[in-house]
Amino acid sequence: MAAPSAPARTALDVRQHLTGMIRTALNSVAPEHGLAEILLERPKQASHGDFACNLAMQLARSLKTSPRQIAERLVHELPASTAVAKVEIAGAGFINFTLTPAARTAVVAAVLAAGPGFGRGAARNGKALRRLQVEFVSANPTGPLHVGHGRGAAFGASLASLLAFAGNEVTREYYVNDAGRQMDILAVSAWLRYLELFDEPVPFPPNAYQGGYVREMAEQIKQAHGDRYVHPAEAVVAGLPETDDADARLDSLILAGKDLLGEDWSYVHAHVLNEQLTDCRADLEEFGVHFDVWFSERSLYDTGMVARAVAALENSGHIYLQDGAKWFKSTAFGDEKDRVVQRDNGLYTYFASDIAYHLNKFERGFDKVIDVWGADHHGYIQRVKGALSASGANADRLEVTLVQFVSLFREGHKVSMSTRSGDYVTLRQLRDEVGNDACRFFYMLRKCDQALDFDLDLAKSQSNDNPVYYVQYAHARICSVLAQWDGAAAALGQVDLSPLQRDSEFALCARLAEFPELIQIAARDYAPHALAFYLKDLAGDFHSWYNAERLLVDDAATREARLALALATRQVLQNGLSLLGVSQPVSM
RNA sequence: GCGCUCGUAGCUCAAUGGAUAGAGUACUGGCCUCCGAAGCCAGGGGUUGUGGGUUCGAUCCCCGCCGAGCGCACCA
Repeated sequence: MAAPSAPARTALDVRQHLTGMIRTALNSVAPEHGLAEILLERPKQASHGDFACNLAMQLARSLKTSPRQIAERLVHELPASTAVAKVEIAGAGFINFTLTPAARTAVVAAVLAAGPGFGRGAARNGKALRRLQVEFVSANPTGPLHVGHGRGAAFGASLASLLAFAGNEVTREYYVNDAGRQMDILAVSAWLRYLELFDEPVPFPPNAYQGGYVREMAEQIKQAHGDRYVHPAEAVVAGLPETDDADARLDSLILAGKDLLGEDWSYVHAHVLNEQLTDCRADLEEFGVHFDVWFSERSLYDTGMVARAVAALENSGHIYLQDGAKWFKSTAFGDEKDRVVQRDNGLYTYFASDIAYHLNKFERGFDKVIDVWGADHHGYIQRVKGALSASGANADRLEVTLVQFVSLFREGHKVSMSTRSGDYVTLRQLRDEVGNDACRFFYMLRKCDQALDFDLDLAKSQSNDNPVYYVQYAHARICSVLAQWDGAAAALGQVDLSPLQRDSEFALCARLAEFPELIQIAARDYAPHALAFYLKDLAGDFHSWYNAERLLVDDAATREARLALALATRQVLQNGLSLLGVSQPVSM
């Protein structure tokens, strides 16, 4: 029971307080259900109070009593509370709690006291923080990032920030596919463009990388090393087999390049890899997306981890030989067919290095490993989890979040995109067109498992209508008002909040109080989009209040209480926007 | 064919199993001699693809059907 002079309660405290009261009543009304889960939800309608409990309806069946009757008995047994102004039974048997004005507005002081830490989850009752890893983007460094990667980047970065803010220790990781055939294809693509610069034209394969950036890299190599890597076109095509199989022809070209260039092949390979990786990293940093670890696939080979991972599977009897290749029996773990881990030519498949990679992640001791993948990889989940289980690991520690595709629309038509053909809109182009803030926020405006139609013309021509400006505008407005006030903002944390009496003020306070709960729910569900929607709602509540009431009124007590509410609103806007990587302009 | 993700207002999208399914946009009509009109207020708009089932209660959970996207490589 709170004393009249009790310190301000935070939102979570109120929830605990009410839960305790209901638990007391429950033990008195139905002690045999004393451990029943007590759920408190925030009603959508203001007339339903600040919190609603559905316990009476949950118990109706086993108690063989009507929900309303149970509710009446529960309410009768509720302990008194200075935080509760009214308890009502409504609808099918909801128990609705309305808080006192003081309890409703207390959140303002709580926000101002916690500042940037308001909403942050922390270890409670000695429960340790979870160590999490979020791996995202991980695009092949074979060309500029496109708008699909952008969605994965925005989602992964926001998710990681959210999980960290919710009280976890988070490592952000990018897996660099620097060891596969795709990199060889990029290297040979650049080399063929390079040869063209020296009038040694080899017909450019349709399945090589077509983008203009490949020509740029060829030009760079020419500037740096002149004709060092030039070989006659006839020599290049000399050994090529007569075949209609485009992939076979491309592989032969790669072999020809390796033969003719010898040691120099690795220079070309390293150059294009470094070039693309540097560009990718810069692109992401400009987008506000930071990684703690850039993990090299090749390092898994260099350290022998891939071989060890496959050998371990072999020793435990999960591998068999067929047609000269080593197959992992993934069907034993729910996959639809078995998968090759080592080809008949001795080369490991991407799957093999991915097994090693995930074992490595687990060895690093994360409580949970979260992979953010494009939706086209969903068929891949079973086999990776299967391989982890077969290796004796707990596959449940791996969580895969799929991000659906982004379809671009320009002038009403879907833009066909192909990485190989180089015909696609890059993330950089998108950022230049609509801005980083709008980009980050727009990507968060739908659930990740929902396909996203991105209308470029709309994003460009109506960028002012983007919801991000709506939220940022609320922030700028508050800054403007505070700048016109001649008092000290630091003192607002202690002001008397009782002048806050309008419905619009209580609504705004309730929204602020919801923030810590939203952080926990969004983190639990891996749903950073919920944060974007919350911020829109918060900005809306503020704009409504701002238009209804004047802040800089003559009465000092009212003025300071309202400014305190505005300041608290600004704080939560800052906390939320920064998690999404969106700036908080003072003016706009 | 099999599997995965989905199907909600004209359009773009929300909704920890809860009360009359909500926002934005578009449309209609109001609000600046007053702290930022990139704002606010009001209005029309829905058989939540469809048919069953579970539940006191289903947009949500289960099954069938229809439709969309993606996947079903010794590519990554």
